[in-house]
Amino acid sequence: MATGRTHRPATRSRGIPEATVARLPLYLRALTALSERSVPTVSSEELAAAAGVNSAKLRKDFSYLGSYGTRGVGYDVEYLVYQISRELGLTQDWPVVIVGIGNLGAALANYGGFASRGFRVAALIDADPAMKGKPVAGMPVQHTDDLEKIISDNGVHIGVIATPAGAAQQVSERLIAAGVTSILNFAPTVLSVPDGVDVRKVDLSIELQILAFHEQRKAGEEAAAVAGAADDVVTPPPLRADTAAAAAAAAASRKGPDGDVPAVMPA
Amino acid sequence: MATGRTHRPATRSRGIPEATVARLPLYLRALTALSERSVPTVSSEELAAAAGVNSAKLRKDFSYLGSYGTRGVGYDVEYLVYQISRELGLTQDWPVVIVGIGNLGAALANYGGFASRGFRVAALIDADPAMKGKPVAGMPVQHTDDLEKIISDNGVHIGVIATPAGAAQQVSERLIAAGVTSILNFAPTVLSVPDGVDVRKVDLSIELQILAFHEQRKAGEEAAAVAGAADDVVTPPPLRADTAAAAAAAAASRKGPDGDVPAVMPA
DNA sequence: TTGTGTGAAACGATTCACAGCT
DNA sequence: AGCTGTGAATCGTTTCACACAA
Repeated sequence: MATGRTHRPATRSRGIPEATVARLPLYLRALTALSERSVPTVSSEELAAAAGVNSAKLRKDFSYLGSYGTRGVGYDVEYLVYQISRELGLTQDWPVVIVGIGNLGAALANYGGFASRGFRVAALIDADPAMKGKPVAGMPVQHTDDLEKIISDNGVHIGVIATPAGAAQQVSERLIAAGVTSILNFAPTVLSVPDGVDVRKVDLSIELQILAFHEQRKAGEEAAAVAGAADDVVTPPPLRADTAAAAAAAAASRKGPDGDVPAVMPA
Repeated sequence: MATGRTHRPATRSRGIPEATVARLPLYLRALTALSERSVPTVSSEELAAAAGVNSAKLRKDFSYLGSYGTRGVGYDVEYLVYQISRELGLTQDWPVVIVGIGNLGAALANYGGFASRGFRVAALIDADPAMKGKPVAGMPVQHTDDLEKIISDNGVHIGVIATPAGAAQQVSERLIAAGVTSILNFAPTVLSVPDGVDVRKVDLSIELQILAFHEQRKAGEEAAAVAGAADDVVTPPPLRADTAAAAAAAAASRKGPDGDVPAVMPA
């Protein structure tokens, strides 16, 4: 080891909490907007409002990066942009490949936000031979056969999977074998990957389902006791014959969903 | 109030933790796959593996819904599918509108996972007059002028925003005014909405930036002490002239990012 | 006086570990 | 004997509130 800088404290990622890391891009975006308007400094209060968080959280987040503010004044916008960019690793350029050039893959390829800061689409890859050579977002689509070569020739470490669910696991394995260690997965599947590989998942239908849950709750607010009274004793599910007994038993002994109090008192 | 069922405990969403709600769709997907393979029952261990979580968490999650398992046996697949669907509000059909039919909007419209369970694309809306009437995913694109009418005619409560960032806030306001109370936002902006409106955000570049952070960390693992030693004393940021003094002062007094120990001991 | 930086308290989520039902 | 359901312990995150620097 050449310098006195420690190898890394063996703890969590340099001590920056994951929740904080997830918010840094948000701050960065707000700061970039301020920077473009040539605003020289911001207070935690202002910046927090722009990023949609509260100011205590923002100050705590920044405190993990170091003391970059000036008491009584606020934060220097340009300086903070730089520090956060550096912390996120955006001062270097990350080549990424997009695998699966369907509607979504094409949308991603065309998405300006990709190229803007720190990322560069190095290649578009698709399994369909008919796609080969077709230009998408000003770039010829390449065939999956060449995936390994493309990854290593371009030094790609980040891959985006936009294939159908069925292909995703296999694609991830090939990406990883070729040297990719971070994957952004748009396919609706759980990828299983070796340790040391990061996967982030973007799942449209999961997000919608979460919204539906809350939406239902809102609707139930006023309507439940009125229209839902009979509806509340639910129509029994269509049970498979060979498990009906077990399910019936389970149903008979199950508690209501309202917490500790059984809906049907057993004793 | 017609029944004895309490109005709702005034606490958190019926007592189901948000983190649990966010995982229910994951369980549902795994269960649906089992159901299609006609698997009658699963243990928490098996289902957890399929959903990519650990079994203790899964059991705790299910315990918030009620006692739906059978000790010594496991969970009845069909029954659980039904219970979770009901909990998520997927036994009813949610009409959704997609606003902004560019690359991404078109991809969303074509995405099969939408229609499959509980959601129905009621309309596609775009501001470009040239798009009007053009069929996307077998459906004519309608013009933004008719947004309010479309929302109310179809009883839409969930809206998907896939417009450019600049249009998103205004679109959200129109959606909300027309009756939408849940928004899935793909535009890279913070939406400000009134209380009672739920917003979920899907942001491609944020996800990539989080990956870049971890990727940088991995790269630094072996290379930092070697090549990064000189690189570690960073090239100073390009400071604006009128804030250079304050920033310099801040830089001089700032602590290093390694926690409590100042990188440059002041005394 | 203003607004950062941060210990300490409060909160929420996860994991442990085992009692209790089948 | 096996697996769920759940209190209790643990861990991570958020919020509070205020000392301290500019």
